[in-house]
Amino acid sequence: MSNQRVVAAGGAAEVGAGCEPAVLREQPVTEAQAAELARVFKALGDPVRVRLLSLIASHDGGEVCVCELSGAFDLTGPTISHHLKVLREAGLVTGERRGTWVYYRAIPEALAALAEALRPATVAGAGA
Amino acid sequence: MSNQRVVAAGGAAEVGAGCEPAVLREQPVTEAQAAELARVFKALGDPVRVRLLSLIASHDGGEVCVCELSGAFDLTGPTISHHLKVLREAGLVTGERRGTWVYYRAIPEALAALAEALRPATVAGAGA
DNA sequence: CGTCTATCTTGATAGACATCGAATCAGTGG
DNA sequence: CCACTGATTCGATGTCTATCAAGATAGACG
Repeated sequence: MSNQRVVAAGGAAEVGAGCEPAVLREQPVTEAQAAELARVFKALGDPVRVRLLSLIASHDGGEVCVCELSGAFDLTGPTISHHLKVLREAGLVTGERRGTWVYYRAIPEALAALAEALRPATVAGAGA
Repeated sequence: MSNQRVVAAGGAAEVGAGCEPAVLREQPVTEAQAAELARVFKALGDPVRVRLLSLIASHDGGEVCVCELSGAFDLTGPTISHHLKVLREAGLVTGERRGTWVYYRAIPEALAALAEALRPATVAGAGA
Protein backbone atom coordinates (compact mmCIF):
# COMPACT_ATOMS: atom_id res chain seq x y z
CA MET A 1 0.00 0.00 0.00
CA SER A 2 0.93 3.64 0.11
CA ASN A 3 3.87 4.74 2.16
CA GLN A 4 2.56 8.06 3.43
CA ARG A 5 -0.74 7.47 5.13
CA VAL A 6 0.23 9.90 7.84
CA VAL A 7 -1.57 12.80 6.22
CA ALA A 8 -4.94 14.45 6.72
CA ALA A 9 -7.76 13.14 4.55
CA GLY A 10 -9.47 16.48 4.03
CA GLY A 11 -12.16 17.02 6.59
CA ALA A 12 -12.82 19.85 8.95
CA ALA A 13 -10.92 22.39 6.95
CA GLU A 14 -13.66 22.20 4.35
CA VAL A 15 -16.31 23.39 6.77
CA GLY A 16 -15.21 26.97 6.43
CA ALA A 17 -13.11 26.73 3.33
CA GLY A 18 -14.68 27.71 0.04
CA CYS A 19 -18.29 27.77 1.20
CA GLU A 20 -20.41 29.73 3.63
CA PRO A 21 -19.22 30.04 7.20
CA ALA A 22 -22.09 27.83 8.31
CA VAL A 23 -22.90 29.49 11.59
CA LEU A 24 -25.13 27.09 13.46
CA ARG A 25 -27.13 29.80 15.20
CA GLU A 26 -27.58 32.11 12.26
CA GLN A 27 -29.64 29.86 10.01
CA PRO A 28 -30.44 26.16 9.80
CA VAL A 29 -27.48 24.26 8.41
CA THR A 30 -27.97 22.11 5.35
CA GLU A 31 -27.87 18.35 5.58
CA ALA A 32 -24.39 18.33 4.06
CA GLN A 33 -23.10 20.97 6.45
CA ALA A 34 -24.60 19.08 9.38
CA ALA A 35 -22.94 15.86 8.23
CA GLU A 36 -19.56 17.54 7.92
CA LEU A 37 -19.83 19.29 11.28
CA ALA A 38 -21.00 16.10 12.97
CA ARG A 39 -18.04 14.24 11.50
CA VAL A 40 -15.63 16.64 13.17
CA PHE A 41 -17.59 16.92 16.42
CA LYS A 42 -17.70 13.14 16.65
CA ALA A 43 -13.91 13.08 16.43
CA LEU A 44 -13.88 15.33 19.49
CA GLY A 45 -16.45 13.21 21.28
CA ASP A 46 -13.88 11.25 23.24
CA PRO A 47 -11.94 12.48 26.28
CA VAL A 48 -8.70 10.96 25.07
CA ARG A 49 -8.93 12.74 21.73
CA VAL A 50 -9.80 16.05 23.35
CA ARG A 51 -6.73 15.77 25.54
CA LEU A 52 -4.60 14.68 22.58
CA LEU A 53 -5.73 17.65 20.52
CA SER A 54 -5.17 20.00 23.43
CA LEU A 55 -1.70 18.61 24.08
CA ILE A 56 -0.82 19.03 20.41
CA ALA A 57 -2.41 22.43 19.87
CA SER A 58 -1.03 24.00 23.01
CA HIS A 59 2.49 22.62 22.73
CA ASP A 60 5.41 24.96 22.36
CA GLY A 61 6.82 24.80 18.86
CA GLY A 62 3.47 23.66 17.51
CA GLU A 63 4.34 19.99 17.25
CA VAL A 64 4.58 16.96 19.52
CA CYS A 65 6.18 13.56 19.15
CA VAL A 66 3.85 10.57 19.47
CA CYS A 67 6.14 9.12 22.09
CA GLU A 68 5.47 12.16 24.25
CA LEU A 69 1.73 11.85 23.74
CA SER A 70 1.68 8.15 24.57
CA GLY A 71 3.40 8.84 27.85
CA ALA A 72 0.52 11.06 28.96
CA PHE A 73 -2.05 8.23 28.95
CA ASP A 74 -2.55 4.82 30.51
CA LEU A 75 -3.27 3.38 27.09
CA THR A 76 -1.35 1.14 24.75
CA GLY A 77 0.44 2.46 21.67
CA PRO A 78 -2.08 1.09 19.19
CA THR A 79 -4.92 2.82 20.99
CA ILE A 80 -3.17 6.19 20.91
CA SER A 81 -2.39 5.60 17.27
CA HIS A 82 -6.05 4.87 16.61
CA HIS A 83 -7.18 8.10 18.25
CA LEU A 84 -4.58 10.11 16.35
CA LYS A 85 -5.85 8.58 13.14
CA VAL A 86 -9.39 9.66 13.95
CA LEU A 87 -8.21 13.22 14.59
CA ARG A 88 -6.24 13.08 11.34
CA GLU A 89 -9.18 11.86 9.30
CA ALA A 90 -11.32 14.59 10.80
CA GLY A 91 -8.83 17.10 9.42
CA LEU A 92 -7.89 18.40 12.86
CA VAL A 93 -4.22 17.40 12.92
CA THR A 94 -1.45 16.26 10.61
CA GLY A 95 1.41 13.90 11.26
CA GLU A 96 4.87 14.05 9.79
CA ARG A 97 7.51 11.39 10.10
CA ARG A 98 11.06 12.56 10.85
CA GLY A 99 13.45 9.70 11.29
CA THR A 100 12.14 7.17 13.72
CA TRP A 101 9.63 9.56 15.24
CA VAL A 102 6.33 11.02 14.07
CA TYR A 103 5.40 14.57 15.00
CA TYR A 104 1.83 15.82 15.14
CA ARG A 105 0.66 19.35 14.57
CA ALA A 106 -2.79 20.95 14.87
CA ILE A 107 -4.54 22.53 11.90
CA PRO A 108 -5.62 25.99 13.14
CA GLU A 109 -8.09 26.56 10.29
CA ALA A 110 -10.04 23.47 11.27
CA LEU A 111 -10.39 24.58 14.88
CA ALA A 112 -11.29 28.09 13.75
CA ALA A 113 -13.97 26.73 11.45
CA LEU A 114 -15.53 24.82 14.33
CA ALA A 115 -15.46 27.82 16.64
CA GLU A 116 -17.01 29.84 13.84
CA ALA A 117 -19.85 27.36 13.49
CA LEU A 118 -20.70 27.75 17.18
CA ARG A 119 -20.33 31.50 17.27
CA PRO A 120 -23.38 33.64 18.12
CA ALA A 121 -25.20 35.12 15.17
CA THR A 122 -23.85 38.59 14.39
CA VAL A 123 -26.96 40.60 15.19
CA ALA A 124 -29.80 38.14 14.68
CA GLY A 125 -30.68 38.42 11.04
CA ALA A 126 -28.01 40.89 9.95
CA GLY A 127 -26.01 38.06 8.47
CA ALA A 128 -28.49 37.47 5.67
CA MET B 1 -41.92 9.39 38.46
CA SER B 2 -41.24 13.06 38.23
CA ASN B 3 -43.44 15.16 36.07
CA GLN B 4 -40.83 17.54 34.70
CA ARG B 5 -38.05 15.53 33.15
CA VAL B 6 -37.97 17.94 30.29
CA VAL B 7 -35.20 20.01 31.81
CA ALA B 8 -31.45 20.23 31.32
CA ALA B 9 -29.34 17.99 33.54
CA GLY B 10 -26.48 20.43 33.95
CA GLY B 11 -23.82 19.83 31.37
CA ALA B 12 -22.17 22.12 28.88
CA ALA B 13 -22.96 25.27 30.76
CA GLU B 14 -20.47 24.18 33.40
CA VAL B 15 -17.58 24.15 30.98
CA GLY B 16 -17.19 27.90 31.18
CA ALA B 17 -19.20 28.60 34.27
CA GLY B 18 -17.35 29.05 37.51
CA CYS B 19 -13.99 27.70 36.38
CA GLU B 20 -11.32 28.59 33.88
CA PRO B 21 -12.32 29.22 30.29
CA ALA B 22 -10.55 26.01 29.27
CA VAL B 23 -9.19 27.12 25.94
CA LEU B 24 -8.05 23.98 24.18
CA ARG B 25 -5.20 25.68 22.35
CA GLU B 26 -3.87 27.75 25.22
CA GLN B 27 -2.79 24.99 27.57
CA PRO B 28 -3.45 21.27 27.94
CA VAL B 29 -6.90 20.68 29.37
CA THR B 30 -7.23 18.63 32.53
CA GLU B 31 -8.74 15.19 32.45
CA ALA B 32 -11.96 16.54 33.95
CA GLN B 33 -12.18 19.35 31.43
CA ALA B 34 -11.53 16.93 28.60
CA ALA B 35 -14.25 14.61 29.87
CA GLU B 36 -16.75 17.45 30.09
CA LEU B 37 -15.88 18.84 26.67
CA ALA B 38 -16.01 15.38 25.10
CA ARG B 39 -19.43 14.83 26.63
CA VAL B 40 -20.79 17.88 24.84
CA PHE B 41 -18.90 17.27 21.61
CA LYS B 42 -20.22 13.73 21.53
CA ALA B 43 -23.74 15.10 21.72
CA LEU B 44 -22.94 17.08 18.56
CA GLY B 45 -21.37 14.08 16.87
CA ASP B 46 -24.51 13.14 14.97
CA PRO B 47 -25.86 14.90 11.87
CA VAL B 48 -29.44 14.76 13.13
CA ARG B 49 -28.53 16.45 16.39
CA VAL B 50 -26.47 19.12 14.64
CA ARG B 51 -29.45 19.93 12.45
CA LEU B 52 -31.81 19.84 15.42
CA LEU B 53 -29.64 22.25 17.37
CA SER B 54 -29.29 24.51 14.37
CA LEU B 55 -33.03 24.50 13.75
CA ILE B 56 -33.65 25.37 17.39
CA ALA B 57 -30.88 27.94 17.81
CA SER B 58 -31.62 29.81 14.59
CA HIS B 59 -35.39 29.87 14.91
CA ASP B 60 -37.20 33.16 15.16
CA GLY B 61 -38.53 33.66 18.66
CA GLY B 62 -35.86 31.38 20.08
CA GLU B 63 -38.05 28.35 20.48
CA VAL B 64 -39.43 25.55 18.35
CA CYS B 65 -42.18 23.01 18.82
CA VAL B 66 -41.17 19.35 18.63
CA CYS B 67 -43.85 18.80 16.02
CA GLU B 68 -42.08 21.27 13.77
CA LEU B 69 -38.75 19.57 14.33
CA SER B 70 -40.11 16.11 13.64
CA GLY B 71 -41.44 17.28 10.31
CA ALA B 72 -37.95 18.19 9.15
CA PHE B 73 -36.66 14.60 9.30
CA ASP B 74 -37.50 11.20 7.87
CA LEU B 75 -37.36 9.74 11.35
CA THR B 76 -39.95 8.46 13.77
CA GLY B 77 -41.09 10.47 16.77
CA PRO B 78 -39.24 8.36 19.33
CA THR B 79 -35.98 8.82 17.47
CA ILE B 80 -36.32 12.60 17.42
CA SER B 81 -37.25 12.47 21.08
CA HIS B 82 -34.14 10.45 21.80
CA HIS B 83 -31.88 12.95 20.04
CA LEU B 84 -33.50 15.87 21.86
CA LYS B 85 -32.89 14.09 25.13
CA VAL B 86 -29.20 13.73 24.30
CA LEU B 87 -28.96 17.44 23.51
CA ARG B 88 -30.82 18.21 26.74
CA GLU B 89 -28.54 16.03 28.86
CA ALA B 90 -25.54 17.70 27.27
CA GLY B 91 -26.88 21.00 28.50
CA LEU B 92 -27.27 22.44 25.02
CA VAL B 93 -31.06 22.89 24.97
CA THR B 94 -34.04 22.98 27.29
CA GLY B 95 -37.59 21.85 26.74
CA GLU B 96 -40.72 23.35 28.18
CA ARG B 97 -44.16 21.87 27.97
CA ARG B 98 -47.01 24.26 27.15
CA GLY B 99 -50.30 22.50 26.82
CA THR B 100 -50.04 19.55 24.50
CA TRP B 101 -46.84 20.76 22.89
CA VAL B 102 -43.24 20.91 24.02
CA TYR B 103 -41.04 23.81 22.95
CA TYR B 104 -37.28 23.62 22.77
CA ARG B 105 -34.84 26.46 23.21
CA ALA B 106 -31.07 26.64 22.86
CA ILE B 107 -28.82 27.57 25.78
CA PRO B 108 -26.53 30.31 24.41
CA GLU B 109 -24.00 30.03 27.25
CA ALA B 110 -23.36 26.39 26.42
CA LEU B 111 -22.66 27.15 22.76
CA ALA B 112 -20.50 30.11 23.75
CA ALA B 113 -18.50 27.92 26.13
CA LEU B 114 -17.80 25.45 23.35
CA ALA B 115 -16.76 28.16 20.92
CA GLU B 116 -14.54 29.56 23.65
CA ALA B 117 -12.85 26.20 24.12
CA LEU B 118 -11.95 26.10 20.43
CA ARG B 119 -10.87 29.70 20.17
CA PRO B 120 -7.26 30.52 19.24
CA ALA B 121 -4.97 31.35 22.13
CA THR B 122 -4.91 35.06 22.76
CA VAL B 123 -1.33 35.78 21.70
CA ALA B 124 0.42 32.42 22.06
CA GLY B 125 1.75 32.43 25.60
CA ALA B 126 0.30 35.69 26.81
CA GLY B 127 -2.40 33.79 28.63
CA ALA B 128 0.03 32.31 31.14
C1' DC C 1 -64.88 10.11 32.39
C1' DG C 2 -63.42 8.67 27.73
C1' DT C 3 -61.09 9.89 23.64
C1' DC C 4 -57.82 12.12 20.87
C1' DT C 5 -53.26 14.25 19.93
C1' DA C 6 -48.46 15.16 21.07
C1' DT C 7 -44.55 13.56 23.37
C1' DC C 8 -41.85 10.50 25.92
C1' DT C 9 -40.23 5.79 27.71
C1' DT C 10 -39.21 0.94 27.12
C1' DG C 11 -37.40 -3.08 24.80
C1' DA C 12 -35.15 -5.08 20.96
C1' DT C 13 -31.74 -5.18 17.25
C1' DA C 14 -28.20 -4.03 13.96
C1' DG C 15 -24.21 -1.37 13.40
C1' DA C 16 -20.36 1.45 15.25
C1' DC C 17 -16.55 2.15 18.47
C1' DA C 18 -12.74 1.86 22.16
C1' DT C 19 -9.43 -1.12 23.57
C1' DC C 20 -6.08 -4.61 23.49
C1' DG C 21 -2.48 -8.22 21.71
C1' DA C 22 -0.07 -9.73 17.75
C1' DA C 23 1.84 -8.75 13.51
C1' DT C 24 3.74 -5.34 10.19
C1' DC C 25 6.08 -1.24 8.45
C1' DA C 26 9.77 2.62 8.67
C1' DG C 27 14.36 4.12 10.02
C1' DT C 28 18.66 3.78 12.77
C1' DG C 29 22.82 1.66 13.82
C1' DG C 30 25.82 -2.14 14.53
C1' DC D 1 22.12 -7.74 6.35
C1' DC D 2 20.25 -8.17 10.96
C1' DA D 3 18.70 -6.52 15.28
C1' DC D 4 16.38 -2.76 17.62
C1' DT D 5 13.05 1.05 18.49
C1' DG D 6 8.98 3.80 17.33
C1' DA D 7 4.61 3.86 15.12
C1' DT D 8 0.91 1.89 12.52
C1' DT D 9 -2.25 -1.74 10.93
C1' DC D 10 -4.94 -6.02 11.65
C1' DG D 11 -8.17 -9.01 14.13
C1' DA D 12 -10.96 -9.92 18.06
C1' DT D 13 -14.01 -8.55 21.82
C1' DG D 14 -17.04 -6.17 24.92
C1' DT D 15 -19.63 -1.94 25.20
C1' DC D 16 -22.22 1.82 23.44
C1' DT D 17 -25.58 3.91 20.18
C1' DA D 18 -29.13 4.94 16.48
C1' DT D 19 -33.29 3.33 15.12
C1' DC D 20 -37.77 1.44 15.27
C1' DA D 21 -42.36 -0.64 17.14
C1' DA D 22 -45.20 -0.86 21.03
C1' DG D 23 -46.75 0.98 25.15
C1' DA D 24 -47.14 4.74 28.65
C1' DT D 25 -47.93 9.98 30.09
C1' DA D 26 -49.61 14.61 29.76
C1' DG D 27 -52.90 17.66 28.55
C1' DA D 28 -57.19 19.24 25.66
C1' DC D 29 -61.89 18.67 24.66
C1' DG D 30 -66.12 16.86 24.48
